[in-house]
Amino acid sequence: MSDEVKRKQVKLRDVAEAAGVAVGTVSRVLNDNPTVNAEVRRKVQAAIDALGYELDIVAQSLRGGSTRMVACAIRDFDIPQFASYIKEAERIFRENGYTLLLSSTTNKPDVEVSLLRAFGRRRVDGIMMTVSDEAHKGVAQALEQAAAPVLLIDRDHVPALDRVMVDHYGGAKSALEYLLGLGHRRVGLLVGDTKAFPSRSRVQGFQDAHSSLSLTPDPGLVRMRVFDTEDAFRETMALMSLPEPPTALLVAAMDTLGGSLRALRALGQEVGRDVSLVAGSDSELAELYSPAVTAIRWDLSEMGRHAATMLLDRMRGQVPLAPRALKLPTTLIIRDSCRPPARKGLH
Amino acid sequence: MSDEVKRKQVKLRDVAEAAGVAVGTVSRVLNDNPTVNAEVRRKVQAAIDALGYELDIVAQSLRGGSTRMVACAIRDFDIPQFASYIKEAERIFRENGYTLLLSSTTNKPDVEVSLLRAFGRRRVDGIMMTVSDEAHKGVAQALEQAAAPVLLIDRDHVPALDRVMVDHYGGAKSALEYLLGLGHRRVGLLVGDTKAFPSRSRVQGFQDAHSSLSLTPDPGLVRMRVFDTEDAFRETMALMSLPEPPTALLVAAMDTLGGSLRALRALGQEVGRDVSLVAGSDSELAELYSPAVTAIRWDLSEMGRHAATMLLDRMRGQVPLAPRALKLPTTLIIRDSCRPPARKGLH
DNA sequence: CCGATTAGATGAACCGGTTCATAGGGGGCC
DNA sequence: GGCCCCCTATGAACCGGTTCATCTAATCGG
Repeated sequence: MSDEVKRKQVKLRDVAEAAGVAVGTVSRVLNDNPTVNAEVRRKVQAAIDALGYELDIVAQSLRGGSTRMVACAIRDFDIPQFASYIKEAERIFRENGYTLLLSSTTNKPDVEVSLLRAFGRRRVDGIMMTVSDEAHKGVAQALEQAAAPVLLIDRDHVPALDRVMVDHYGGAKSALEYLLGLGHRRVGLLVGDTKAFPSRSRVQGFQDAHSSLSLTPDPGLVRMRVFDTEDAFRETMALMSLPEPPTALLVAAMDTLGGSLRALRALGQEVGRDVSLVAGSDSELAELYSPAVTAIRWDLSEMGRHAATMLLDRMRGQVPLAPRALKLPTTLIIRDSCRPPARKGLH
Repeated sequence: MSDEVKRKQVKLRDVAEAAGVAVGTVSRVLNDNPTVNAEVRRKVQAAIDALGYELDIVAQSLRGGSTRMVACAIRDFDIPQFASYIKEAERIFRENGYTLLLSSTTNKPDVEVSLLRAFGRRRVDGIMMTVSDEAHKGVAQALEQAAAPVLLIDRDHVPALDRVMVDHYGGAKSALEYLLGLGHRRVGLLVGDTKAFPSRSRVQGFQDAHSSLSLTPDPGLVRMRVFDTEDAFRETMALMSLPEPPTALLVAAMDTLGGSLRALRALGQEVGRDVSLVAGSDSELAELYSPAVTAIRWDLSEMGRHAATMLLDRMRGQVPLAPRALKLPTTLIIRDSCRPPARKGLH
């Protein structure tokens, strides 16, 4: 406090000089190398403390190889689902000495490819990401040739990579079984892009639930490429304005429930009474809306935790051989937004 | 495609060798240094493309100084407000060639100090962050002595630093003026930690709105250290169970509206009719709840945009002298959750 | 008392770029 | 023809650590 603050960065050399030893010795002290005498260690430690030395991770990384950074790239991180996922993953990485590096893919394959290159240039130790189009050859190739281990988030198209997924198939199927069981025969489905695992699984679950009852869903009731609340608003309006509108909706696109609710409100359709509704992911909005909206739920923290742990294992080379795929279960939280459909012809 | 893929990283030296020039020349080509002949440039570029050379940013950073990384540390990034803010800031940084590095402070001063040290060790070019306790000497000192420019997010305690804030004072004051204007005289306030700018401002706005009408608020109606929905639930229960409960609530803690709504529901209190309610930050839940909840709103994207731009300016040394402080305005979005209080003694 | 062994410290090479002092070649000018 | 200058390329130092071959000194066995 009393003396002038040294402004220039203190380097390993300065510490070595102050302690009267070689730079290599200081480095060994820092790395807890056992081949250093206790007395010297004490002296070096004293010099480190006295000078307020801070290790330069950039320099360390250049020689050592590891940057202790993990990259994460997702479509959009103001989607609450992703935020909870990342929160938990970051916690685990931080506790293990890794720093998280965050980028948005903006849902464009060329951005995804260039991000992977950028991660390589930064020498990150691991990568967690989603991709917008699983059929895109360039992206798949970039993933397989990435300079660091890659863990796919809710994607399933590269068998060589570790991946953490959600059982969207089971979620959609059970939601549909519930609605069909209530007597609904025209159920609308809002999903994102079927080029990616979640929406593809949901459509499949939707289909299979119909098939197992020997029903064939009207293809016109499946609306794709719903990415935000505006899309959901528009598609809900379109669905409900059909000559023969659906009697129930599964709003399965990420974080788009609000758009559908606004549309139904604008049309004067009351949830539960006029149209049944299931949300494809749970939220406070679903829980506290009147009526409370039945929703498909899964554990986001657990997903983030597993993803981080799996990637850490892989980065440390602790994983023996085959890539691991984890699929988290979903639960249908039944609330008050679904009833049997009004009987045909009645009003 | 046809030939074997080279697995080892291609280095500058390899490119130089392939092009028959010196490494320095290749570096000059990469950095668009004008002192390089067009023909040589073409030849080098061809070698770069042929070998699939990728620059190593770690090595570049070691010599060059700049890592082109910006660190961001906030309390918790599954708070939707922060997510929107970061989304926009990340976009701008990415477009300017910077990578975002994300950490959670978990609201602990010692973590904040150690994060600042870690950012220094990583040689980040800039830092955006919040702190949990503005009175904490160690944190303030660490902020001022940080190795990179710091921009404070919604904090106002270090005059030497750039900062982007929200006018929580004005927001709380106008909300209170509205409620007091409706006739409410016992208004409950839920805020976070008054050690930090947002909650302190809100309490001040709450007080001043009372003072300007020569009213003195009951201190027992101000509940602090509300951080999550559980806290909000508990404190709302407590407030509404007072012998003389408030007739209106301002739930001003971040992202805690759901907790209060749950508590009111549990108590059988109907929003609007039994108790008036204002949310301290807007959300889909506030908008779509029944009744729709009056809320204080501000532009999160604009906040992120300004923060990123200001920090970029500072990092580039384009800012002349004094630190800049920006305070974003708030708007009170009046919906259906507030009515005049029921008259005393009536039921 | 001597050679072998070992604990512990050293100095230099190395990681992969950037940059700067220096040098070579060619053209213009007197 | 000689001098100067400009254009361009070179090679080495440098960034700040890590690591390894090497060296010194101390210990131990016989």
